Amino acid sequence: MKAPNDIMRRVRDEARRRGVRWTTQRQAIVETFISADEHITVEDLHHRVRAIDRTISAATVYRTVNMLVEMGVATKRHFGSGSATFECEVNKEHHDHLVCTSCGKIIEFHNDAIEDLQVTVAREHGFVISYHRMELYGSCVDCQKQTGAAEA
Amino acid sequence: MKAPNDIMRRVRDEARRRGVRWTTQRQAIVETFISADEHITVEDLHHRVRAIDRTISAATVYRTVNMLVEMGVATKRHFGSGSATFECEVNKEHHDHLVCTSCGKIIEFHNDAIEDLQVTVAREHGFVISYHRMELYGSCVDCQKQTGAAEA
DNA sequence: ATGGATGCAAAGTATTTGCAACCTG
DNA sequence: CAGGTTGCAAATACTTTGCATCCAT
Repeated sequence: MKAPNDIMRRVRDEARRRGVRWTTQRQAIVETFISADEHITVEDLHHRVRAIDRTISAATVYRTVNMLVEMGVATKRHFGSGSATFECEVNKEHHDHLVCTSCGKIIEFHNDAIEDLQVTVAREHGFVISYHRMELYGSCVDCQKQTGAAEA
Repeated sequence: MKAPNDIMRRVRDEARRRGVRWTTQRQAIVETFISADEHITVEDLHHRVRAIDRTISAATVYRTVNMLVEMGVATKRHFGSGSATFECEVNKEHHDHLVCTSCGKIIEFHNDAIEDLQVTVAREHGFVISYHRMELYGSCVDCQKQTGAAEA
């Protein structure tokens, strides 16, 4: 797990390398995004960023997270319906997701046995894997209780 | 692999059980949806359904696929950005995807060992899985050859 | 200086919903 | 017949984009 400052530097350098200007807005947005080590929507990120600079627009937040995805720093995901969520890929180990289809709760997990099998299966088909995406959808403990009691 | 008629019957019966009326629109939409054994968007499905009944609206297609998801007959997915895609879960065996990031080739596969582990991992977190999504991205045999020779 | 970046608002997509007419059970 | 269902259009929700202004380099 790298320190936030290292990540900021990496992002800024990469931006510079691409001839992208480092504005105060981008500083604030990227900073906030990195600190929020969880899945975050543009709306949420925008909300938090406004604590730093009240004038930053949602459009700029959208433009910035898209830039981060473009740069490989962030990943965009659609969990179920609603807004897309963005996650910083630099300050975290690889992980997959468990998503509760009732309350939307997201749990991250990692399982080496599965990862190994993925590589094996891929190899059987002649593939060399560079990355993967795995999401398990279902009902979390809390929602199981509620459903069990409330079902008609 | 069940025959389309069996699937239709199952869906119709389930609908009836839920007190849902079986209209000619639903017949046409579900029929078309089942025949299209692939991921399909509402727009695409609507387009195909209009071949049967020109007057069916997109709103009804949306309402119907949502009903199918609700009934557990279909699955809704977001591949990247754009429209959601729906897939019939009844007329196919479950499978996951291997996607070549160079040529876009998609190979379907199934691996029981992985599926078992997924259930196990989920259980460890108190989840009961209803479905999952797993996509392995990488390079297929053909593209591996080409990359080795053509890379700049 | 210069052209990329921003804020705003308007435009675009994707999907849902209110409503009166309509049809299934 | 009753009330669920439909088409239509308007409404939402989410995201992108045109443009004049602004600012990092």
